[in-house]
Amino acid sequence: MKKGSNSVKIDGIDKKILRHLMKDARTPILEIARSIGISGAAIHQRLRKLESSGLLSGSKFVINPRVLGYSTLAYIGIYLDRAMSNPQAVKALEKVPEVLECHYTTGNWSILIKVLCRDNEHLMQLLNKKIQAIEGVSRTETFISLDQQIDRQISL
Amino acid sequence: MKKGSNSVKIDGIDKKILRHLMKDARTPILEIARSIGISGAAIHQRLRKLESSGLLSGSKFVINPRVLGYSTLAYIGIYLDRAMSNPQAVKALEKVPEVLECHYTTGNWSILIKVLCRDNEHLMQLLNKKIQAIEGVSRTETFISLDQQIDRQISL
DNA sequence: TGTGAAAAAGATTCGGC
DNA sequence: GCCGAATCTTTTTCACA
Repeated sequence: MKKGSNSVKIDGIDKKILRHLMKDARTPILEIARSIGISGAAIHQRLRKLESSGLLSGSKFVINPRVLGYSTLAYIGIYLDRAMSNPQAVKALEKVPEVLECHYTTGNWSILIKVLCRDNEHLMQLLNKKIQAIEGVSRTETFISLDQQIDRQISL
Repeated sequence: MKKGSNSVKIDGIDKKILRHLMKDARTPILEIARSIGISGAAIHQRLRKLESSGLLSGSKFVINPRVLGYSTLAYIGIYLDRAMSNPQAVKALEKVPEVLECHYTTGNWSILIKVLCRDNEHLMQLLNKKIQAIEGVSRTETFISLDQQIDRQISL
């Protein structure tokens, strides 16, 4: 199977393995092996295959930003003057550490971004001094996440 | 330090360790140790402390949904009839596997959700048959992500 | 907090089925 | 595709600075 192919087939055992690792990337393979009744070597083989299929794009430690004093999460819809501004705007947004995601979107805005700030004050500074300062940005609409109830990956 | 405390201080070594693990949760501790010139035991100690501080909320395998045929990512703003509908609506959304995130937000909508579908057809079915069918949902606004240029965590 | 060394556990390879 | 055994690496613990 070529890397990045979009016709990967996974069976029930693959799903079980992945479900374990999606919850905790450091789950020992041997522990998974014991829990699903297969040898560690077999799981190792399957993981190698899943990896080369491009389905596994890596693993991440998840840190809780709240503990570092970052508790304001928001989405910002951005209107750009000209479509031409897009690539430059994205380049500028990449340099803003508070920006976690950036999407070109259909609909009202040119761009939708997700930002993480310490508090509302920080968010206001971010909007006024950094986002609005980007060339091409004409207007923004901000949606603060008061509470996030769901946060998960694709279900297998 | 209590679990979940919001006054955790981390030093440069902690940051180096976390930066490694945020990129790849399975990086061996000893490899990190070699790269930053400290013993593996010391890193182990620091990780235990960071964990009990609540800063580390786990680790995840990241899978590439595109390889499974899921290539349409969208945000949907949802208007609810009455504020009272919120908890029930969230409960209903939890049962919809396509919903990856769900936020109570300030602004126009009651709720903003992120969904992952195979294609636009699937997204349309999702909207018509599942989202609109939820009690309390009066109207929705959909923003399809044509391209995601930035996807990252808080920068340390 | 850190270290080095020892012990325990896990990852990886490989021949064989 | 899977297994088991052998080997190598990593994790974890602990006494000590």
